[in-house]
Amino acid sequence: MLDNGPRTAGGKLRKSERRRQILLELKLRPHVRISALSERFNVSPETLRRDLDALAKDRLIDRAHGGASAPSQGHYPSLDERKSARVEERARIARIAAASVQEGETLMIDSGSTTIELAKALAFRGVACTVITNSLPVAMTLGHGVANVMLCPGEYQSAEGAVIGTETLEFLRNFRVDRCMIGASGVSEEGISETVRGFAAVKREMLRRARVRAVLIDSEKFAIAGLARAGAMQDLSTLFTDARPKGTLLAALEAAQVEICVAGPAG
Amino acid sequence: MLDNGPRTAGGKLRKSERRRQILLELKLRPHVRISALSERFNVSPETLRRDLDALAKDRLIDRAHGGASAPSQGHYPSLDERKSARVEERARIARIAAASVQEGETLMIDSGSTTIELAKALAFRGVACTVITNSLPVAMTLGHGVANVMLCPGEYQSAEGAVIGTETLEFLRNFRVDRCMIGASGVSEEGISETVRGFAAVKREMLRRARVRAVLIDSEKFAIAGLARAGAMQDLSTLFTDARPKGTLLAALEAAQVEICVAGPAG
DNA sequence: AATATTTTGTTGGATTACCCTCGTTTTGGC
DNA sequence: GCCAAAACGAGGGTAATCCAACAAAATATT
Repeated sequence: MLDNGPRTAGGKLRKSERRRQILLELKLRPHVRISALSERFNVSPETLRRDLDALAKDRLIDRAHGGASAPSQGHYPSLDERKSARVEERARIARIAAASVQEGETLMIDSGSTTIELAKALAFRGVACTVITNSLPVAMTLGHGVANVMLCPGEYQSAEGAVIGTETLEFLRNFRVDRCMIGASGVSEEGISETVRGFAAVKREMLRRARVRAVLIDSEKFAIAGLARAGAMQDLSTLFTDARPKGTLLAALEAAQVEICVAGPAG
Repeated sequence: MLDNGPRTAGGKLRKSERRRQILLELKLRPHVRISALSERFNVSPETLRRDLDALAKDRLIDRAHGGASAPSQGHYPSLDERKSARVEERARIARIAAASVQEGETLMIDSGSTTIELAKALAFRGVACTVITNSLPVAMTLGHGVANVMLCPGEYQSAEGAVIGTETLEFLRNFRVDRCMIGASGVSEEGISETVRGFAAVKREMLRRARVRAVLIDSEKFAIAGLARAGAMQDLSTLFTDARPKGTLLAALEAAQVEICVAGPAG
């Protein structure tokens, strides 16, 4: 056996040392299993079970059946929440939007469930880009990967997990980016809209600071005009969605020469 | 047939789509369980087992008992070793520090595991105060409660879940607060220190902008001088810890007239 | 439309992990 | 050395997972 730490009279490692090594191991590998650890430390599976349970109680590891893995940094929506509403559609929209991003580009991404999906898709693709965002989940998702993330200042809104306010707007004015990717709570022939004024202001500013101005929106939100306008049709260059718009909305989009990208069911 | 999408006639996802989603999920979480996936996709565990085995064969995932985890290659930075134990101690320190905060005060709180505990304690007490922080977990913890939270801008550091950089420092200079609460990776007779320079700079700036300047530090870190100095003894007004300092450290603290608050074991 | 192929579900038995309790060993203090 | 507390291991019953072979269903092909 290797000499890798202090041991008891019986030649075994003591509890604290064992647990320290478990944490160390999880830095290198994403997962350890009880059976393997038990063999390595030469202690009974029951002891390891107690170790893992203790560490899991302190949130230092994520317990799994037969082992444990490193804790997820930053909490993502649980599996149950996903069933709720149109997650599949949003993920598809996010995927085609992410596909349009080039290596090395600078982007602004705002807050919302659709843009979080976009962040996941970008992280999945591993695109090395620089992102300015006011959304904490977006920052945390992209921050684990190769992207460079700059977070905006502002008043924290717990409902959205994002910051807004004058500090946010002022901060955004210091930058100019290749493209912005924003969500919205509605799109009609008058443009895109948002229910909360503070968020609308952030979207407006992001649209001003970007060369390519893209909106990601669920087809369920077609022909909906919310309280605050976040941008006119003329302010947009691309619309990512999951179904082809019709009627007056389509006419308005074409009149403003907005590129329409529809996510096919296949992704 | 028109619809060659990811869903079958029965409304279930296809194999490729399911496997794609499993990979995506593992980008965000370190581990997935067969039982959970089976429920989510509404397919039998055997099907998921086949999926995971196939993905493991291609080295895209690491198989484990009852589930799978992300392959060790692209695994992201470490969890903090300081977290190894002493959760209780940090919680106690955080509790007495939180007790010193008055209703209506303005504070600056920096990043680190101890200050996250402080945020939890403040949220638990329900103190209505205004907080400026560069830590995302601190913002999210306090944001759910009655506190008013202002987040700093800056480059996101996924290892700490916080932002740093020139934008952060510049932003802090616009404010002046009643008190700051900061952590540190060491305290010696020369003052408090930090291992990462970027975080030390944030702490220094917070100390400059506050009337009452408090440090929360575990007694395990006494007499440790890290790489970068975050503040001299003279910059501090209060030290919250879990054991009474001794020797030259105590002498230096008394010479600088730093108030020493020790958290009793009872909490 | 009929057939071939792929994908998925099912069944049953072996394996592994879980959880609880209890006795033993080790540790740390006096 | 002695005692109390903590840590550890052993046993047994239960639950979850695994594996392999086969049956059913969905999909693709001709």
